[in-house]
Amino acid sequence: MESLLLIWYGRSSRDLPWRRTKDPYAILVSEVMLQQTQVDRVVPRYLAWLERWPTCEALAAASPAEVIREWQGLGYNRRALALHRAAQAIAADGWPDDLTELPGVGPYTAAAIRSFALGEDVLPRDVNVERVLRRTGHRFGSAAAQALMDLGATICLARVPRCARCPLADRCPSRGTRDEPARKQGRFEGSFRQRRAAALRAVASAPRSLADIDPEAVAALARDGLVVVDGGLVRLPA
DNA sequence: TTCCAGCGCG
DNA sequence: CGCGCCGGAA
Repeated sequence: MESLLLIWYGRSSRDLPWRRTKDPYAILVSEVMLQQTQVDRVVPRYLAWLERWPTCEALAAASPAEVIREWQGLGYNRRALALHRAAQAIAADGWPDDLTELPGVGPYTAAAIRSFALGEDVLPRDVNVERVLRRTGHRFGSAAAQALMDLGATICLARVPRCARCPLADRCPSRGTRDEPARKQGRFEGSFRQRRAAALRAVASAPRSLADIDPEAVAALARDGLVVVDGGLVRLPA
C-alpha cells in the first residue's frame, strides 16, 4: 500500500520551496507559517522571509516590530513573535534536543523538523496525515510523510474526497465517505477580525494616537504583545 | 459558509 | 481534553 502511495507521489508531488532545502531554520520558518495557513498563501511569504532573514542569527537580530510587519496578513500573529524568540534562543544556545522547548513548536512542528531537516525516522502527524491513516487503517513509515500530506491536501480531502483519483482507493475501507463539517465561523466583512487587522495595519504603517484607533482592537493587539500603548500613542514593540 | 502542514492555555 | 487564536480567499 505504501509503495502505491510513493508511486503516486512520484508523479503528483507538489513542488514546494521548503522541499528544496534541509536547513533546519528554513524548515522551522515554513512549518510555523503553515500552522493553520494555506500552502498557496505561505509560499511567497516564505521566500520573502528567507531573503530578508536567511539565518537564525539574522532573524534574532531583528526587532519585534520588523517581525510583525513582515508577518502582517498571515494571521495568528503571535506565531511571528514566537518564531522570533525561537530564533533568539537558537542563536544564543543552539538547537535544543527537545525541539518543543522552542516557543511555537509543538509535537507536529518538532517532528517535521526532525524528519524533513534532520532526516530522522519520525512521521509528522498533521490533520491530513491523521485523516489518511484513519481512513485507510494502514500504517505508514516516515518515508511516506510528504506523500501522505500531499494525498491529504489534494485527494483525500475531508469533506469531498476525490476517491476516483486516489491510488489507495481499491483497498480503502472508507472509500466514498466524508467527514463531518468543522466549526462554523462568522462573516469576515464587518467582523472584529477585520477591525483588528485594520488596526494592526494602521499601527504598522506609523505610530498613531490612541484616539485614532478602535480601542477594542488595540486592547486585543496589546494583550498579544503586538503593540504597546504609551503616552496616548500606540506603536509596535521596540 | 468553509477551508487551512497547530499551539498553548485553562 | 476543549477552546480561542488570525486572516482572507474560494
